Amino acid sequence: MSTAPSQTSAASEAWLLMSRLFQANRGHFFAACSEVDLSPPQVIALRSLRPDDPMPMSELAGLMHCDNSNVTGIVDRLEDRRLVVRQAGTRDRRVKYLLVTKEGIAVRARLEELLGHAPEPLLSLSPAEQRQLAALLRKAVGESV
Amino acid sequence: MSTAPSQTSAASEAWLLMSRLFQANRGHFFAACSEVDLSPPQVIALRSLRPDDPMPMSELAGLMHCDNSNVTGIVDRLEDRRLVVRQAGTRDRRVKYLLVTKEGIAVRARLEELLGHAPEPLLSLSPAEQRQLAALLRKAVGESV
DNA sequence: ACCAATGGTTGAAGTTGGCAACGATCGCCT
DNA sequence: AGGCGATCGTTGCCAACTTCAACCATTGGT
Repeated sequence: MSTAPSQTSAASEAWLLMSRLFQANRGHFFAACSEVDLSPPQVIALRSLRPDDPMPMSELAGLMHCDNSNVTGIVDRLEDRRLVVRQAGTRDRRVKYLLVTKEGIAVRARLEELLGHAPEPLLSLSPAEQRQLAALLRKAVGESV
Repeated sequence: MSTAPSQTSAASEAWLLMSRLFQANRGHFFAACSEVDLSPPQVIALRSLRPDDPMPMSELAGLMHCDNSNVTGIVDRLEDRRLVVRQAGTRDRRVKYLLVTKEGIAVRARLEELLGHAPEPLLSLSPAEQRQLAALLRKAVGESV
């Protein structure tokens, strides 16, 4: 009351708490990686690929914030595992589109099962609080991301 | 409205939105890493070390969910940069405690300046909504993490 | 038909990551 | 006191990740 909170302090606190939530959840992520026997970058790549929407290699590189040549190696190994297929574009034959195979879709589903549900701390909130939280985040993040 | 939301759907939606927020913010993280000229694991390690609380190598390995031998290499490079110092324990001479040097503290401060504030979507909420969000997260995460 | 620009690959060098083996140290046990 | 299993950090090995520069194929404009 005596210390007027700066305009950003509540948002910063929320951000810090979310960061802690993620940090605490990283163990689950690594466990999921070894469960499907893929490295973390391979899992991130596979989860980024929508089965119904072929993606150029360079777009994946952008999503993963890394070099094109890096994606080449990661996709090589995903292709060795038959989870992904490269398909040369028709309009522009330089770009190669990434398709998720049937096996890839299955692994994606398994990963979503392992990683898609909320971590325990969020589930400890009452249903009303959960809805309130989701509504706030929806308003903040919305379509912007 | 016709489909009654399952008990966990609101929490899952909140989790998904938080994940998107993190994904969208990863660019800032990499930018901060190159700004201080450290690799992502080095930044994670340095941020994990409280300057006032020396930490054993193995504890850092636990925090980072990786092998002890991995931390050896990361700390080697941090020590080359004079950001961290190893100090053998007195009670148990097997463990080596990690101390943050003055330069390390400065880099940590710079990183906190770059990464500590909330990302733009959270700031778009009104102050009241920010407080509401922080309160919900505080209740969920609390001391558990 | 040239020519700069783009998408993806290759090669080199350094970092990360896990695993097995090792040396040093500790705690316990007799 | 001495011995012995367990623990902490390091080293060596190898696979994967990451960036950078160089390269090839292809594109679009001139």
